[in-house]
Amino acid sequence: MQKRTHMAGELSEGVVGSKVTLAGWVARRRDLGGLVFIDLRDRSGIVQVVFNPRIAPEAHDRAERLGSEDVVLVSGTVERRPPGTENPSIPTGTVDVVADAIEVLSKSKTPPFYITEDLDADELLRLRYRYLDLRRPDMQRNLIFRHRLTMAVRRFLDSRGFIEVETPMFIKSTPEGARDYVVPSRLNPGKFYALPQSPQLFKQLLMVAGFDRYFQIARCFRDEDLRADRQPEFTQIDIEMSFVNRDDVLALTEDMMAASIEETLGVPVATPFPRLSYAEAMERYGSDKPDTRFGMELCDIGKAVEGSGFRVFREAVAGGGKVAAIVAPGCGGFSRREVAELEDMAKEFGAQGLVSIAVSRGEEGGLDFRSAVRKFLSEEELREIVRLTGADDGDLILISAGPSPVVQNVLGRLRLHLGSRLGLIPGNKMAFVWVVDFPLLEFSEEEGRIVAVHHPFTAPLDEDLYFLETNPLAVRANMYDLVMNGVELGSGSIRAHRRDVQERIFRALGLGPEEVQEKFGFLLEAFEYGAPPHGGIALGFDRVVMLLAGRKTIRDVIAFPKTQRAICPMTGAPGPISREQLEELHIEVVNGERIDPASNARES
RNA sequence: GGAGGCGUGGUGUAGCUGGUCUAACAUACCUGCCUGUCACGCAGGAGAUCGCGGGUUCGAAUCCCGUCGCUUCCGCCA
Repeated sequence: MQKRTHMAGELSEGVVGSKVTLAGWVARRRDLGGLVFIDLRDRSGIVQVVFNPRIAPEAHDRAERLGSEDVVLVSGTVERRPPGTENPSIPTGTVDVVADAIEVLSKSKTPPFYITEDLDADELLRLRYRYLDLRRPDMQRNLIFRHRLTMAVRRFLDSRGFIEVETPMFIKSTPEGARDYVVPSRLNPGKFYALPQSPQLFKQLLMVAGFDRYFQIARCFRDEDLRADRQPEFTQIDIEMSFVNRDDVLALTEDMMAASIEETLGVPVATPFPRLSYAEAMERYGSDKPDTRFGMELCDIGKAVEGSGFRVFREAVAGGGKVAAIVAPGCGGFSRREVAELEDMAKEFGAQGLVSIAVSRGEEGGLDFRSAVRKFLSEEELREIVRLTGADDGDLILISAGPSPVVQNVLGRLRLHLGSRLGLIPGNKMAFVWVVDFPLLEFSEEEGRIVAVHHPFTAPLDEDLYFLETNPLAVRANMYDLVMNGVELGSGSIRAHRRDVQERIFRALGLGPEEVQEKFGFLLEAFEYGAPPHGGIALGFDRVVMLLAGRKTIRDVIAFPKTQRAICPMTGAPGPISREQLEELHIEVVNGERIDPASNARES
């Protein structure tokens, strides 16, 4: 067998006259009876091969019997195409390879879907035959781009003195955070490892160990429900640094993003990134991961309606809640049904209702208002609302009233919905923003207690330390999220490395000394042996790649992802294991049935 | 756990206010013809009991109920 000499996509007029040998897949065959053309595809691209019975009868004869996706080795001469037969739509369109020999290395069955750029096949089918899906040029581009970005990040961090260290995959389960994936221990009956949700504690220990600057392209696991941007296993760029403050971490991250994007996409990225406080993000965008590519910001109109005749508004303000609005530009003509859809959406997000006011300008420039609650609102109020929101002729004002978090959430989501529906979001823009000063603690309704917003090792802001004992929910954390285009790319914090501060946080969380010792004893012990001040960040690498590659789901930038039910249609994972395996692992499966805690009886 | 969308030859869709639907179109596939095509073209052919189960009806791809799968979102994701 001859050896490959060139890649298909590399051929150009520069090598006209050369003898070449190519290897690849038959992307397409065009049999004109006499002449046979095939488009030969390899990783680099496509080139047309011509089989002429007068030049190479045997090769032509074989070419007539080729099928889609057969793997072939072709030898021939690169020739300039006859004038008028060039194909400007492919990069190699000015040349042909005139074949003198072809060898079929491997036949292919007819593939279940087309191996083409713009495939619109069922995702289940794509995953079932992922190796064919990944043969498609756009998927190859995605994974190659991911590789380039990985390399750029590694190069950058290396140049800044970071050391890549691998941390264990089999770790101890801690009750905080997401649900753990769990691995049974054969050598320790009844005990389980957990797969890491992130290398958090280990990277902090590496700081104690004196590595100073650590990073890892780390696989992480979380057993939670899936989304377009969430897979059960995913990859983080995990970073930790010693002797730094918040600004150091933010600047490093900005430099890393800018350098790797400039290197891979050739697009300049302006730094520093804008910063918003958590409070401001919620006020202006109704989200802690604001999409800052477009306006339509929330507007507090509490002042305008605190004395309103409309009870819902008046009571919201009086009750310490909020009345706020967004303006949907040009939507004043929305039908009753369209408005009702927005109301339904608002209710889905927790609102009691949604007030809409259509604004129009009369002949003499006077403003007219159309609203279901028109009669409850005074002319003065309406004018003030218009003044505050900046609404004008043809606009639709949407108002939500109630507890602040609900109002912000509802309007924030409506903003996103309308922004996308009205085409207000520029698709080619990269809008980075830092969200900082998150609350350190929050009250969990579900658990009925105070929990850490980020994790229990996040340092409070120095100026808020005092509140830990007096008003713990008011304490702001020295923490930061990086957001791009409304997607949370990552978050991090400066850690609490001082034992006394750490103990005060645990107290605020309601954790007793024994519990702390049991859960995090090893870390606290480490901190007693000279822990440097440190902090870091972790970026969701799949999401970064997704956004930069312009895809809508991280599945498109992961070689072998899972479906929404967390299964792999290609391999069939997860699957059952044998009786023997189970016994070795000291595990009993109860028919896949849930054990009813109310009774000792088991389904047989 | 909840809400929405989708499920029809290999693939992508149409049909879905019940009755020439004996299921249509495109493409892929098979056969034949064709020496400059490039989504090659032309002619012919094979291929689907309409995700599955039940119900309503004289009659169901079409209506109803259930169920399964994919997907988007809510909850969840320190």
